[in-house]
Amino acid sequence: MQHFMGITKALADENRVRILLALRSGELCVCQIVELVQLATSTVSRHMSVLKHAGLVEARKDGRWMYYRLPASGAPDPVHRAIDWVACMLADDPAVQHDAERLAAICAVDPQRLCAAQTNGKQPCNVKQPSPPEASQ
Amino acid sequence: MQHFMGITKALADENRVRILLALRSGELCVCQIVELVQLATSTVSRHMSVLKHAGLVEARKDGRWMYYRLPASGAPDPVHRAIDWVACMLADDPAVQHDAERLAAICAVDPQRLCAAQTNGKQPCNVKQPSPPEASQ
DNA sequence: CTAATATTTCGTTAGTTGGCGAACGATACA
DNA sequence: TGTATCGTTCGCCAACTAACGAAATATTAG
Repeated sequence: MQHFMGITKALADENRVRILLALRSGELCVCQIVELVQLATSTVSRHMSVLKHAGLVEARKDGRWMYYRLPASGAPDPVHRAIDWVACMLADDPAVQHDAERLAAICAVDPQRLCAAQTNGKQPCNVKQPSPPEASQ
Repeated sequence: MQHFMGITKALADENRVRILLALRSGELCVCQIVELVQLATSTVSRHMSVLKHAGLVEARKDGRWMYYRLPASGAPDPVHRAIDWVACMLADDPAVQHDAERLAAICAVDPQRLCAAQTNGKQPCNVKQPSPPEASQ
């Protein structure tokens, strides 16, 4: 039950759900996730910690970069069922689709330039900012 | 997305999950739910309000009694998928099984006596109190 | 109509959560 | 060895949440 509640609590935040779904297309480093959800790096780091604790994501460190991904197929079944459930529930959600489009643009940019843009000034790189508040029903 | 977050937030509380699963065996009135989760009536009422808002339960009023039940098969599919997911995830959970046993005892008592016992003194009726903190790992 | 009863709503309180920036830790590069 | 860079941890604050008891609401019983 404790494990299950960890999963539901992790899923009870919209930004964490968006991040989880974004990871379906492959692993992402923190600066890419920051770019997607437009939150402070420290906030994203905390969100990733919650997701990791719930077993909903795995982490891999490569040099200075930390990459997060959905758990491999060897992970416990409840976790996979949870992720499948979320993906299924939000399959047609406009906000999620919008994120997917933005994510494609983000992944097209060199992560190093992304991070630099985030720490230095604002957005000197060519990733479009989030559109007007998408009506997500 | 808003609807989905309503569901996940509703599921992010252990007592609400317990109540939801208890309703699988049929509709319950508030005093029976109070007996199961051992919370104040007002607290249970608020929990039911959250579950109802998320569409996870339906309500039926009969005289002074309010009965809650899982949504009928005509309800939106996401809701049914959510309930099925929870039930599946916690199928073997010892705490849930323990609740099921206690629920059987509760349903064997006239609800009127339950309510009376709750408002008047403590427990002059023959429903056993919850056992020692069950390890639910 | 009045009293009793089942539930909801309100007001308060303690604890949790999400957000940020600053400080810190770890790693690569000069 | 020192410095820049990517990420995490810490400290703080505002907002939210679960819990309770008291008061309000609705309905039945006398």
